[in-house]
Amino acid sequence: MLTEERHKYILDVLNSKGTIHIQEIVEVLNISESTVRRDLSLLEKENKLKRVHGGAALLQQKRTELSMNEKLLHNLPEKQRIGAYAAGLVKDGDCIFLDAGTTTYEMIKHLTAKDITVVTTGITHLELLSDKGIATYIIGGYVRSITKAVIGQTAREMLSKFRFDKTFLGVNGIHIDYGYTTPDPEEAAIKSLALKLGQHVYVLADESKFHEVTFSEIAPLEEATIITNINDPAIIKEFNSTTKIEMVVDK
Amino acid sequence: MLTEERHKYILDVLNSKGTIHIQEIVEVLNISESTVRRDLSLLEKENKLKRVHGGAALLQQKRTELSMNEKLLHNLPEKQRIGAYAAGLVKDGDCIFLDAGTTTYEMIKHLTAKDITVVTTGITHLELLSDKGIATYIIGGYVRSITKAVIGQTAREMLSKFRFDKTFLGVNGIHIDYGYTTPDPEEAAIKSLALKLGQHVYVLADESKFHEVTFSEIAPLEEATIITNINDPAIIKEFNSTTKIEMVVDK
DNA sequence: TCACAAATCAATCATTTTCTTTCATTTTCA
DNA sequence: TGAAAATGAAAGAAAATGATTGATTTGTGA
Repeated sequence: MLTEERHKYILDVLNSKGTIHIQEIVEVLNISESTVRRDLSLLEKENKLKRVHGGAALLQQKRTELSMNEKLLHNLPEKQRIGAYAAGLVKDGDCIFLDAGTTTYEMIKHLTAKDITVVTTGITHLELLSDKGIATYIIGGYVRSITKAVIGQTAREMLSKFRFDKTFLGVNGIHIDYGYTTPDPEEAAIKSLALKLGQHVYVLADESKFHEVTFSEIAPLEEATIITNINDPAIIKEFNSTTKIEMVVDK
Repeated sequence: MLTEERHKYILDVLNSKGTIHIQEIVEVLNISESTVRRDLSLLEKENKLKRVHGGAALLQQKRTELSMNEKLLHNLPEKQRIGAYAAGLVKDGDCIFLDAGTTTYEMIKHLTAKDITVVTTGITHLELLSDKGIATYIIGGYVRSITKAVIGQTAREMLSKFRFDKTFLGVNGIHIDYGYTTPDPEEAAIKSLALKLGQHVYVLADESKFHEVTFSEIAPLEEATIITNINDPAIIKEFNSTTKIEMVVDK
């Protein structure tokens, strides 16, 4: 049993259940408690999990989401740059999907294409969109209070009736193995659906999202183009091998 | 059973039900009362909940702030007074429809009933509603930029799947012969539909709306109860012959 | 309003479980 | 083969747990 395999098992269980017991690992992998403890210590040092008495848990950050307002303050200049770049991808007459979230919100301010139609699940986007005179459709459904996103079965049904020239998504995690992820399963389902309905799909992500994995999978990496401000050649190379990645030029 | 798992259970139940009993936790998780108490103390210290005698509750500042609807009624401007009065009609557990518009918006601030569900077409209402922790559904469809109301065929279809204990509408005209009217036919259609789906229907109207007629008919007078601050005996008598009219008392 | 019973609570302590550290053994790989 | 790394076992330390105590709060009925 390779160390890598053990680590993968531990992280897999964590990502699907949120917590893991030492005893469980000992029994399933048939290794000693000492080894498990060493593994957990190591993974903790790499910031992959948090050790707790009796086992381990996902990092707090990945389980609990920040509220919309808290998020907005985070990496704001980067988000604005990414938003502006993404807005430039929208052409006259396009019909686009705009995900809920702060980065896509920044996009709206920079939208200049004419005669575009925007479909969104982000209730914070609506006033700004319609004030700008953009033809706006809101997907109906339950309003999730933390993220101010519309979710639920009704929402998926309504969304599935649209087709988009371009889909713009926000995500919480981008990982070479686990793809795009977000904490809430319902939101992941919506994002995943919007992704399938878009001819071109873009994921907007500042650097804090890379190498992160959160609870719910949206799609594998290759199904979208990443738009980011990151300019670490190593990371770009790493992800470019699997998917397309467009950089916002840092001036 | 990991501490994290217990905490997750407690917070999950809290988020879905609002309160939790210690005994319930003891039985479900099969752990001692001591441990439960320790967990609750810890979570309270982390600001995740508030301990109450016998268990714990979600912490919500809103609970204490309001509840003084009555007092506020005196010195509020018209719309707020009407909104506050209407909010008082909403009882625990109600499922209500809230029309788009400024008067219905005022209602939200004064909503204090517990466990209510709100369905709305007013996109300006959404953030406030969900910030207050109210279960909120947005009707999907086209966002009309002037009134920030959701309209269209999709909206009517989605709306028609709901039933409401109470429907609260705003209108532009109230006339003894022409009934309730509003300028936009699409909005009229939505209002008319919401009216049919409500067990009790209330129209919120300040005095400027009386004797006015606008382009599109919503419904005849008798299909709703008017809530107004007007106190002209002549007008009250005139409309009372056809429908019910409730006055916000001016003290 | 009052008193009383029942329920809930905080504090304490013995017990159990888990953790860290250390060291001997096994495995890996040059 | 031999050094380095990984593993497992064990002992004492630390943490978590559950039971018990007496104090406090709550609800009930006079």
